Amino acid sequence: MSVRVRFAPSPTGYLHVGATRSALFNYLYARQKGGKFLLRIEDTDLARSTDESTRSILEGMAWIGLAPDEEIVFQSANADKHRAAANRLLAEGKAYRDFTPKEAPVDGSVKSAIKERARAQGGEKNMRDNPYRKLSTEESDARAAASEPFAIRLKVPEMGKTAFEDGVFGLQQREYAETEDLVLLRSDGHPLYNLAVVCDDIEMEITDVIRGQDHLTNTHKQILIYEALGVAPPKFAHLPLILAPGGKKLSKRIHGEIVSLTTYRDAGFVAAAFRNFLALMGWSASEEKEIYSLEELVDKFSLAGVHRSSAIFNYEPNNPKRWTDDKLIWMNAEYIRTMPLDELLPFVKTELKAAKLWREEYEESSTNLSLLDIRSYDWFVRTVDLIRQRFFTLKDFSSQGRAYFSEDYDFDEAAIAKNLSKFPDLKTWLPELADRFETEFGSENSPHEGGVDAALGGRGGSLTFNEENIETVVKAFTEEKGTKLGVIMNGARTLLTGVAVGPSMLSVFEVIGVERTIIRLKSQMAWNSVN
RNA sequence: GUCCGGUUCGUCUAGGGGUUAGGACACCGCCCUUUCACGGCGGCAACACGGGUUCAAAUCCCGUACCGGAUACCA
Repeated sequence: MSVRVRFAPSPTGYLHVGATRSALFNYLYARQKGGKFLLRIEDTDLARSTDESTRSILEGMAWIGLAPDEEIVFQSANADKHRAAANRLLAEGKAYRDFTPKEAPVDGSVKSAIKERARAQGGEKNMRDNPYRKLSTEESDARAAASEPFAIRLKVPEMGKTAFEDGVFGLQQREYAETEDLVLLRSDGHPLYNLAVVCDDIEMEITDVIRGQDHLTNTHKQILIYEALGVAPPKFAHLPLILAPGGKKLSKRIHGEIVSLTTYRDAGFVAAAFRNFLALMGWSASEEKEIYSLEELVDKFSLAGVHRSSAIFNYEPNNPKRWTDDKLIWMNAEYIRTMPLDELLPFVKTELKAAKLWREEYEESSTNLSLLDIRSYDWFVRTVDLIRQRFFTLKDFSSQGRAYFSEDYDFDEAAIAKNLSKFPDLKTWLPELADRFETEFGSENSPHEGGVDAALGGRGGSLTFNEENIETVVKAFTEEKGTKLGVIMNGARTLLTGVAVGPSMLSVFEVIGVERTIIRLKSQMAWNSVN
């Protein structure tokens, strides 16, 4: 039988990074085995499920590149089948009606209330002491006929145990005595999670269930349902949890936005990088390698390589530099600077568009092919390739890299302090350097019309504005002033780009172009904030 | 409480009877350099604890501690 796995999130919020990893591992497993990866939305909790969550999950899946191979299944659509299954088990005597009145909802945390109750009962609780378990069929039928409300519970056998070989955790066994007679159908007729999951997994012909470790005990309950239904259970594998720095399960409620996949998309992460990082959370190919393409992951993935211990997703909520896991940030930067340029370009385009920095001239179909023309596709490609070397996220293209694409950019305080304030002479030197550029390079290299040409007054020399010539001119200028090259270069860097970090200044000059260079060197704007 | 699981540098991890316990991120230093968060070289830093088995234990066994998960008419 060919492998069929599923990812089954409940749409009660955005897509969780831990859930995303489960999806990824399912996907990798399916791909490797030549099987199918399915998606089922577990929307049976009407009170909490929202269409918006479903959309967000689908969006996240699409972004991270995990498309299901078949139609999406909505669990709520199968409620009738779930009810039928429960009634069948009831008819077969494998389940019973529980007429115990439904408990009033607890106020405060449900979780802690459950825990408290369990603790109070201790290990003393007899899971088989429900009086309705032994109610005669006649009386049960009669009370049901009299419209007395009841839940349907599974009649868990008295003696024995459930056992299964977990793909990650090995042999798992649990005495029946540890498992309660779980409710299959609520008294309002609503089917409950474990029943719904089993019915749907059977219907979808799931062969392997790969999910979080928090489902380990559910698995024992589900196996009991499979047995009652007379269906062979699938294989199971449970994944270690992803924890927050405190050591607690990474949760939406406690940890907030940091656990949402969309946070990373919106923060300028490359999907491939995020996927790569996630794959290494709780799994290892046992080799000294960090960067894996999707193909490599599919090739090397194995449940044997999945850990039993949980991993901590490391971050510092109040530290802007470490707002998320260090390694994730590094990996994203690594992808940005090493991925094939043609794969990166569309992402940069999207980012620049969002920041209103995109120009139609950057389109590949643009006819102007001059590298020196700041309004050409070739210039755009070259610039992206140049500046990506020091960027960490796609956002950097529109923030740190803003000066390459716009005349409207800010000057970083630290850059001004470090590169301008300390050298007051630059206030006159840099405009002088601009004049020198004007004399040496003129407007020969400005192939397009525009306001900036006016700044050149139609005069100027004929040297090409390239790295070699720029270096010659700047060096000569530096010697005349009796200063260091670094002083001039860093001063110019600050005026030209607004920041202290960037590629080689010679490249920067060239990419910014002679016209913009001259204007920016003469501008007094940055100097206004120097005391 | 009970059941299940875990514990190797700060974090992600390799190793699974004999290793100078390896790599990555982060951090620090040096080099390169006009800047730098690129790159190169180097450094700091770990087998939870106690018993046992063994010539030899991070590795196998037992116990302890600590951590996590589960324990619903939620999913």
